Amino acid sequence: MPFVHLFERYLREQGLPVTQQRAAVADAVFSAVGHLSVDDIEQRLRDSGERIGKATIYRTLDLLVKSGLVDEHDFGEGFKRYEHLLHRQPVHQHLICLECGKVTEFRSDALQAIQNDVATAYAFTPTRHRFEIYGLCADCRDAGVTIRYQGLTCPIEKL
Amino acid sequence: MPFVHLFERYLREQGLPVTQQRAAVADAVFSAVGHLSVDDIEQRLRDSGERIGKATIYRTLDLLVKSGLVDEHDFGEGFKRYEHLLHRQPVHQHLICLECGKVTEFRSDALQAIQNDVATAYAFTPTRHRFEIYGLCADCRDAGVTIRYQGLTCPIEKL
DNA sequence: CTCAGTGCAAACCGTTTGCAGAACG
DNA sequence: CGTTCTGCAAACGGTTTGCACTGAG
Repeated sequence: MPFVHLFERYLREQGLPVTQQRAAVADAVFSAVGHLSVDDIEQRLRDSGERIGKATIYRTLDLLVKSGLVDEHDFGEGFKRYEHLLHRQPVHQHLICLECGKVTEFRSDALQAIQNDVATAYAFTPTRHRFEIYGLCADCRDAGVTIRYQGLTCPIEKL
Repeated sequence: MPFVHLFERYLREQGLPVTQQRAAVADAVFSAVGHLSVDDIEQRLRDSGERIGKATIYRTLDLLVKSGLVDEHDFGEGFKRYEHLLHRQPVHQHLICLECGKVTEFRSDALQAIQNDVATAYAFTPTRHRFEIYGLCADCRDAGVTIRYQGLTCPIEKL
């Protein structure tokens, strides 16, 4: 688990104690792939015999996010997900299936250019962006799932 | 307030009663500009002498979103914001200031093209996308605010 | 009249916090 | 040894829900 050392280095840089729990949480996140909920992380810790309180998991995740090693995501599920940034492209975006919740990553260099253009136009100093596409993944579509529009038959009309 | 009629039409199309409260909530949303929190909406209703329970506001907002007349946003503030889709371009994106919370809208036709390209590549059926740029608005930057990186000095190194 | 909507308050649920005891450095 | 962390449980805050009552059609 060499990645945990990066987090330990961060803690030392900040003058914070490196505790057993912090290392365990970091290991649980770094040794997994994908977008983990806090419950996922708690489960992984429990499976490896660690018994760590939820509060400590939350507190450690804050540190992991601050360190820049982990990204926090909110896909509108009512809770957050965490994804470590090692072993992957530094910038990527997400396809989110509204049916099964599967998250697929993709890269688009054009987005960075758009961010820069827009930021220049609005005198905005960008620190990060997010681009998410919601819809139906291939599996769900093949399974016959469809998303029907349930809104007005014609939104703009007869003001 | 002609826009409320669109919502009333939606309700009738769905066989749902058009109540005084639903019309009042719709009016409060349609007569405002920008991205309203539920508290904002409640305040607007109170200012016009309406006394409507929060539960009804939430329930009516669900209907407004389903009708397609209102968009729900989550800018990571811990609560949702609502924006009506009348009097504006149908598709737009947001610049969000991390300092003052101000939201600026912009349009980028290139995004639609990216969505289509990515969706084709992954056999994904897109229904909507969101592109948000977070950073510092011109006002906050001019006021001398800066956002300093507090993470690892060098994230990827010495595995 | 009947069925759905409303208001209130309680429940919910992910997350945060206060505090006494345990660990790091 | 002092300072910070941990675990527990209680608090928090936005949102949802149950239920008796009101109102729309």
